[in-house]
Amino acid sequence: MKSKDSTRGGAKAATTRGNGTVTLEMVAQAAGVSPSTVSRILNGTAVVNELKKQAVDDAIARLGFVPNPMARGLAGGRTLSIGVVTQAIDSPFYGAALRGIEDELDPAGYSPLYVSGHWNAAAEARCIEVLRSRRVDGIVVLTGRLTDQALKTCAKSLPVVVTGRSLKAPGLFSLNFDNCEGGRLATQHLIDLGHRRIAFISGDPEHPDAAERLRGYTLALESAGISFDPALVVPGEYHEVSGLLAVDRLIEARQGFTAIFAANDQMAFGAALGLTRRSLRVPDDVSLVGFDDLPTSMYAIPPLSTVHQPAYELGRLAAQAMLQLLAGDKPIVEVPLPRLIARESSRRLRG
Amino acid sequence: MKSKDSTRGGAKAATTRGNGTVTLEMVAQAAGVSPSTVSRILNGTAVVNELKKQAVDDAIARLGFVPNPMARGLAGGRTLSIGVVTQAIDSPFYGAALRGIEDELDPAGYSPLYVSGHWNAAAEARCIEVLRSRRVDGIVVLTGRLTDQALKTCAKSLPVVVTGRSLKAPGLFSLNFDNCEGGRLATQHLIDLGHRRIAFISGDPEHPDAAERLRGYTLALESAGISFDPALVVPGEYHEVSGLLAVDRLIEARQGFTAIFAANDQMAFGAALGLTRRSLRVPDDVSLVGFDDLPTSMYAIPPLSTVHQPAYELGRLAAQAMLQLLAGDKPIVEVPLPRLIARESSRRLRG
DNA sequence: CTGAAAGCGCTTACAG
DNA sequence: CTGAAAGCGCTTACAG
Repeated sequence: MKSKDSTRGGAKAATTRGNGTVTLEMVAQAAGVSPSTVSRILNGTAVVNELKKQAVDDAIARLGFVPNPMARGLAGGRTLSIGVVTQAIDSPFYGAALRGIEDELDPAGYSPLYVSGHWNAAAEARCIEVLRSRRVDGIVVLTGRLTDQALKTCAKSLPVVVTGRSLKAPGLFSLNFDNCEGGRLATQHLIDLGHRRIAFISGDPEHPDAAERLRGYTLALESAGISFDPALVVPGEYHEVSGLLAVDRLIEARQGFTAIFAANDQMAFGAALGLTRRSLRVPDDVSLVGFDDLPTSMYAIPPLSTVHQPAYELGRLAAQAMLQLLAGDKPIVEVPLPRLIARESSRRLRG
Repeated sequence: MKSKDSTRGGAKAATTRGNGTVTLEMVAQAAGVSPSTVSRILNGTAVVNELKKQAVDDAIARLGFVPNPMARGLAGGRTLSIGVVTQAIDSPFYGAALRGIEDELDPAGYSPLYVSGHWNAAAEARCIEVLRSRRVDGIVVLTGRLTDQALKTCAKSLPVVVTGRSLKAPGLFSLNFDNCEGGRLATQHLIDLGHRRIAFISGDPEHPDAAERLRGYTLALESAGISFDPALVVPGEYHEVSGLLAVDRLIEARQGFTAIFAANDQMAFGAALGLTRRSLRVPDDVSLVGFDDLPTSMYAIPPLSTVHQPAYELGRLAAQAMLQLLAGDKPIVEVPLPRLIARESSRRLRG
């Protein structure tokens, strides 16, 4: 009796569901209560008699009942899943952030759904569509190139948390790392070491965080009374090869420089290789500072001086903010301040 | 008329769903057909009259209908999502594989659901549970420490694709990169360069792929008539710090060696730093070869010689195999052969 | 080829 | 505090 083995879907390949499936209804029956009661206990939606609760908990354990998230989603209007728009799931930087999100969401019963925007506004817009069609309960956007307006619009129908910019709107929470201060710190470090001709390999200035790092660079220069030389600023795209190319340009343009600040570690790695290729030693001939502090940066040769960006922590905080938004609270999270990690790629300018 | 604004779920925070939702039923009505027909067109489940199809397609476009995956899942017994058990979502190696999976699954309408096992059998078992409770249609396991038995059991109720081992079972497909051959290639490369005292920094030998790489190492040695010296094999754990420590051990044990083969690139990076710290130059004093060919390895200083492992491609293939399994077909995929990428960290032993 | 109907497994007003 | 009932938006045998 009670054969739950539906005949349909049988041909649907190895996707055997059937048999083993324990439903809430079965639990209710086993515990001698109504499905409603089981549901209420499951969700803590109402106070129920302690004895019944006991019986239900027993039945759940005994039968090994696991609620079906799809049924839950359909009936309850939520999926317990959070969309995460990331730029590249295989980026060394974002990887840590994703882990942070995962670690924070998991205990709350939510699952992340990752989609990659590939640093492309159109692709990101498509990501949002995919996530909406999957009916996620909220969306976390890690930096990216979506316009502020697009995010605000999205936030009208769904809670949104975005990192890498400062934005206020209903249903929207933004969480900004102080990239400007980070850029200032890195540059100041080099200035403190006696450098005055400091090249800057920038990220795409269209990107808020890249622009901010550049601003930090100019700020530090300014406060040290060093005049800004546009010839020392070379554009890059946050990849190793950008750093390599930038060094070539810098050297070929015969710009004298004794130090380089690269707007991220990956470009710093490329720059280090470029310098080596030109027989310039780091840090003996040129000091080098990066930004991000990737897990691998401490193992670079030489270990890279950089600005630590707490990617994992930022992921956790973003997820935390999302959970608060979902709970109807106004998120309060404190983003760690940037700090400089001086390692071996930077040294005092020799007189 | 037709107010779809359900009163329930209203207090559920910003999770506004309501209003905008276009349902299949609305499409059917707009097109003047039954919901069944719309469904059939959507799924290509049966041949329908061309005119009706036209009308339905129109209605879908006009209303901007997007099927609700949860309803679909509940009714159809599948979720169109594939669980992916990865070891660390932020690993440089697995990141590329995940992207491959994503790229392959996406056009087929499936979404990946990532969970991290952290190189821990118990955690991986939990991952499987999470995925089952989410009712994924299939599970892709990237390497990992689950026992063969556990995988086979899992495959009884769900199609499973696993990388990093060779295993045959109903509902299970395995996809193995030839780690042994890769290990042999790396070692042979060093032998060809004249090295005979070749140290090996291994991964955890409990792990099939690590064990295979070691086997490749011994094979190459053997065929070159070099006797295997256990003192030259140091255990590592696939992380940079393992490589660093291994070099320390090797040097302190006063094992003469002119080359090192590290079982993965991350350990090779650590080893390179360790050597540098001891004032040993790569490749002038010690040749170094890694395994994996991470995206960053070509930018290491010096650029790392290594065995290329097509992580992205492997991800795609695994996903492809899963799609075939889901379609009820026997997967046929061809795994690329390992190939050696000789860069600048290895050189001929000087007479 | 195509409808009407039942059902997937839950949740939630609605009445007690 | 707790049931009975309706409904979430689809899919799929079952009959035409």
